[in-house]
Amino acid sequence: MNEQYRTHTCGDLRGEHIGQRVTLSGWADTFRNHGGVIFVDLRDHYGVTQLVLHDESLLRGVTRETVVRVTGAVNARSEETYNAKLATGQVELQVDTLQALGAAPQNLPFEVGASNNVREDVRLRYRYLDLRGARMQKNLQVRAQLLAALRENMESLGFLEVQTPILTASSPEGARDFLVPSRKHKGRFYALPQAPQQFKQLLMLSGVDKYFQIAPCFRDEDARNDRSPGEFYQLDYEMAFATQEDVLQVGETVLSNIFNRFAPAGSTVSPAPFRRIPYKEAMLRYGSDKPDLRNPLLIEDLTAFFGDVEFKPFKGRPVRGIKAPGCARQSKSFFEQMPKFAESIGMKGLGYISMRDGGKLKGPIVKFLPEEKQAALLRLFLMQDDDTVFFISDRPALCNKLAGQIRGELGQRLGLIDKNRFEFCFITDFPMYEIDEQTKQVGFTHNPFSMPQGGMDALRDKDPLEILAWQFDIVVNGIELSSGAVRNHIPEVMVKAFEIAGYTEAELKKRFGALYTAFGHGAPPHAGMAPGVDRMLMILLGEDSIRDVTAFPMNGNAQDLLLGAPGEVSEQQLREVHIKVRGA
RNA sequence: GGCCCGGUAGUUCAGUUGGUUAGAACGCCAGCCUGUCACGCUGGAGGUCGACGGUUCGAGUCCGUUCCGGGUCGCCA
Repeated sequence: MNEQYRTHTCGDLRGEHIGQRVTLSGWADTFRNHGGVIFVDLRDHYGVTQLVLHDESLLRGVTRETVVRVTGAVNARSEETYNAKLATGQVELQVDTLQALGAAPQNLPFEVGASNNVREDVRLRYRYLDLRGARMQKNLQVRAQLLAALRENMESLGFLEVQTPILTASSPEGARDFLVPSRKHKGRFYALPQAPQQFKQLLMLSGVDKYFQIAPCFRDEDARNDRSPGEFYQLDYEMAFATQEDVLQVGETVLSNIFNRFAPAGSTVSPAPFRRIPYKEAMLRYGSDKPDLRNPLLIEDLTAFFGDVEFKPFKGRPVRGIKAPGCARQSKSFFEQMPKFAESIGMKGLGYISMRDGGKLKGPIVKFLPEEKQAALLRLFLMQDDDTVFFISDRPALCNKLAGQIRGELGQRLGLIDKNRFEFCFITDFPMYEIDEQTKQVGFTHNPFSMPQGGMDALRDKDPLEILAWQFDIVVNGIELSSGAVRNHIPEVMVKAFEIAGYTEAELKKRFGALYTAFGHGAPPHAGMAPGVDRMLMILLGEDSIRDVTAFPMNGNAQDLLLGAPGEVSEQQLREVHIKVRGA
C-alpha cells in the first residue's frame, strides 16, 4: 500500500496492531465530543475505525464527510468499551496528526447511511453521497461478485463471451428504440440494441457453439420499480444444436448456483431441476404466467361443477375456486376486505363458502347450492372445518387472471408467503399466436423468431391459436427473470409463420433481411434465453427498487439528475448530425 | 399519454373551519462535558410554504393554470 495516504484501511485494524503507528484516510462519519476527549468514526469502503483525539484544534474546519488523513498509535480498548458492532471494535486510533484532504459542506443534502427515507431525486442528484453508505457499498460489492460468478459459471459450462455492437440497426419489432443520429449519413440513424437478439443468432450461424454476454440492453419505455428506464443488463446466452431442455438445464444450473451463493443466510432455493409448468396449466392453476410458487394455494376449475347450478353470476361462464385452509377463523373484517379487494380489481363480488362446526357450510352463496352439490363440493376440495373456498367467475379472457389476483391476495393476507424461500419455475409451451384484442387480428404472442412446436406441419394444418411455440419464461417468486426460446432457423418456416401473423415475405425480408438471408446459408438449430441481471440482484439483496442495485441509475422519468442527461447540445453538434429541433 | 397522490427549514414530516411571530425530529452553529460509539445537556441560526394568477379584510390552507416528484395503467417482441 502507498503509505502516503494510508498504511491500513478503515476495516483493517485488529488487536494484533496494538502499539503500531499507522496512517488511515477516509471520511469523517460521526463526531462525539466529550470535552476533553473526542471520538470520530472514520469510514472508508472497507469499514469504520474509531479515532480518539484530545486536541480539539486538530478538528478545526473538519465537518462530517470531510476527507481526512490521520496518523497515530493503535490503542487497545478496554473490555468495557469494545464495540461489538465494528470489526475494528477492539482497537482505536490515538490521533496526533490530522490533515484534511477534501472539504465537505456544513449542510449536507442528507445524512450518509440514512438515505433510506430521502426522496429519490435528492439521492440521485447527490448519488456519490448516497453510495457512500454501507448498504449501497454492499450492493455494489454484491453486484460485482455476482457478475464475476455469472462469468465463471458460464465459462465453466463452455460458453464463449462475445461482445456485440452498441451502435446498431433499429429493429422494427418490440420496444421503442433509442436512436443515435448519423453524422456521415444524413437522415440515417443507429439504434441502441434492445437486446443482442439478432447478433446472438448470427453468432450461432457463425460457428460459435455456445455464446454468452452480460449484455447491456436499451429500451425507450417508461420505468417501473422493477424496470429501469433506458438500460439494463441481461445474462444473454444462446446455444447451437440445442433443444429447449438444454437451455433450461443451463439456466437452472447457473441460477441455482448463483442464488445458493448470494441468497441471504437462512433462505432456501428451490433445487434444480426447476418445475416446468405449461402455460395453460399455469394460467389455470395459478392464474398467472409468472406464478409465485411460495403461495401454496391452488385454483380449481369449477366450470363443469357449476354447469347444472342455477346461479346467475356463474351462468355460462368459467368458474374457479380457491380453497384456503383455516381461513374461516379469520376476522369479520377479513371477509369484508376480500370482496372489497375483488371489486378493486374489477370483479362484481367475491362469493365464498366456509365449513364450520363439524361440517356445516356457511357463506353468501351456500343457498344457491343444492344439498348434493354441497356434499360434492366438500368431497372435491377435501374440506375440513374452518376451510373456506372462494369463487371467481368472469368472462373467459379475464377469469384466470382474476382468480390469480385473488390467489395472490389470499396468500398475502393469510401470511402464506415464506419470505425466506426462492421458488423457481419454468413456464413452457406458450401459444405461438394470439388475437389482438383491439385489431382482432392474429399476431405473435411473444417472439416472432420462436420455432412453432410441430414446425411447418403445425403451421400448415393447425388452427393458429392452437399452435404452441418452443417459448418459455423463467420465474422466481412471481417475478419474471427472462423469456427464452428455440429459434426458428428455417427460412420457409419463418415465411409461413409471418404469413399467419399477416406479414408478406417481402415485409419479412425488409424487416429482418439479414437474419432471413443468413438462415439460408447454413443455420444450425439453436435456442437460448437471457435472465435479467438487475432483477436477480434486486431479489437477492431484498431491495424494492431496481435503482438501489445500480450505481448511477436514471430516475423514473428517464433522466440522469447527476450529470443532467438528457441535456441540450450545441447548434454545431446538431448541425453535424443533420438535426433541427422543431420549435427551437 | 390517462388516472391517483404529493411539493412547507439542509433532510423527513406536522400544520385544526382561512385568522397573532409557520412547528417537531434529525442535521447544522455556539457553549458545557475525559470513554462515547445514533453520546448527553443548554442555547442559537435556518423558511419567497414549488411558481404564477384569482377569491378574501386576511391564503401554507380555498379556486385556476403551470412546473417538479412518486405511484399506477398504457407501453415493455
